[in-house]
Amino acid sequence: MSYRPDLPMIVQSDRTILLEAQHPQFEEARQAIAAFAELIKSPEYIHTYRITPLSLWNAAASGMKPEQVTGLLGAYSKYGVPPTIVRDIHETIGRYGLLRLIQSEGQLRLVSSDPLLLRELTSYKSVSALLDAGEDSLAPGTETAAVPVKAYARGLIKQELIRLGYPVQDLAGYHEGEDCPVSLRATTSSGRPLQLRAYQQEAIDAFYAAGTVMGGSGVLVLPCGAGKTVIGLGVLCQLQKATLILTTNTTSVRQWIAELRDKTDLDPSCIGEYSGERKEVRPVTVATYQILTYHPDADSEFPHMALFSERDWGLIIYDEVHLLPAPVFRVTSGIQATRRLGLTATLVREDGRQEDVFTLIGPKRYEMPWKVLEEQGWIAEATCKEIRLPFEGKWREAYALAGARQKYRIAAENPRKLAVVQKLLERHEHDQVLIIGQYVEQLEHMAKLLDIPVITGKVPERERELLYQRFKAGEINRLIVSKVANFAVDLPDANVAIQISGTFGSRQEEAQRLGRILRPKQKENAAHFYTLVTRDTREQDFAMNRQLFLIEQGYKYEVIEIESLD
DNA sequence: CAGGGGGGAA
DNA sequence: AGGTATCCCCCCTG
Repeated sequence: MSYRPDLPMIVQSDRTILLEAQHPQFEEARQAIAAFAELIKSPEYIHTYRITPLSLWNAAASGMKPEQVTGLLGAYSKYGVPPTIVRDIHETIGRYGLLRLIQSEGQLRLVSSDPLLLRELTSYKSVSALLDAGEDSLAPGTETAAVPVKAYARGLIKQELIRLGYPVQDLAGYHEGEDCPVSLRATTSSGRPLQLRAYQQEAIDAFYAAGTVMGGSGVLVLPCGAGKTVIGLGVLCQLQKATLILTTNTTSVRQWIAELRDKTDLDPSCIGEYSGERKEVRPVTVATYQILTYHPDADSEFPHMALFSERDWGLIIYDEVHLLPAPVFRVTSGIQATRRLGLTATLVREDGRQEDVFTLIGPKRYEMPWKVLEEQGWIAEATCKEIRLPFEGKWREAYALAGARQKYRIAAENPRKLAVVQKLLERHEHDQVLIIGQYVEQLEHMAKLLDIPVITGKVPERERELLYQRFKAGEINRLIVSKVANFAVDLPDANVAIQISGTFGSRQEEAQRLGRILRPKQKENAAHFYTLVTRDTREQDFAMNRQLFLIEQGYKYEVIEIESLD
């Protein structure tokens, strides 16, 4: 391979990719590798990506071939693609589909075109424990080997095999579940015509096609504001089966129910709420994750998990699937014959359980990049700025002397942030501004000094709603919010967000906070996101990690260094 | 039945 | 690794 110094990328044999961020071809190269590589570092000149097995399998699940992956790498790489990487990519993608779960003659079977591999993997005790007795000779005359799998172990065996490095393609099919005739209305109850956007229909089709050919489960990844609920409703209307919808909190439960009433022709008596307050189990039931994970004491059962078997569900929708809690994973593992749809804006989890999402919900079936949605005008154009500021002397000292545990908090609560916020508020005098932070003390302090209303978990629901309304109406145009902003679905739209502190390195929180200002704007379709960071502290390190997902999506953070604040 | 407290979870 | 705030459950009170 010849040396092409004009190209923007270097592909290395340790599965990392170095991409020049200032290169004219940066943007197209970034888009090309986004489907199968994960961003791990993004300083100003060279971004580092890593090709992971899971990202390759997700790409494979959406139909990508190894030649396409290596082709894209080769097209932008100065030194070509190292032969070991080419082999590695072929081998890893080749693993997807090598093992399949199928159902034949009433028996669940693990099959492979590689008998030796099958023998090797089933010799692990953890795997053989999940097999039914007896060697299997499934299809005489073919090269395919098969072993019978215990019916209950459909999820467990997939989890175990992916741990051993082999994803399983699940083609064992689904039971249909109870019928539930439903379709989308032509117009919403307010009389507006209901027309799915092109990408929403594509996402539904991607899932439905998966349902007929590959097995109807998987994850749809769409940015905040892309209309994930509508897509969920679309899938429901496509399948027309009793459906359990799981989501993060009761506000969101109510939101789903409102949407079901507004946009489908379901009779209200067919829609149930299963929450702390009500325990309705109807053909379409909406519940929170938290009620499912409720158990009276540490080592007792989960009484509400029975919801999974209380009706013959034909579809389970996991809203915000990246937040799915561990006990729900366990139950989900046991219901692999039920169709499952995961919805999320950021497939990343900081706890590394994305393999479980891949295995137990299903592979990624569709992804809509944020920037594409922006180009189509469905979300506002956002500019991101990271403002780095120093400590003042006393705090600098406190930081230096503090133990590792307190360092982050001291940096996050740097009182100099106040003056910066003030400046930004002056600049955005006529804008709707949200100030978002994580430490209640810091927020309340700032609220007092700037005379801005503050919403934390302590503020009663009614008061919150009142403030939201006044903000929406434009009566007030500044609001300080704590982590309530992470959950509130009814938080009003703003066009400026100032982040003064956040949860360590959470990429998904950063994305969600940006999402708060992305609803398309009436006048100028622009939004501004600022994040305030104390320079040369742990906060700066965490800020870098927080930004990775959005940078991966093509957002750029302009760094503004503030030396002193006079 | 509204509202507050305790407890667990991610 | 590191940790705070939040949410939601259920139970209790009046």
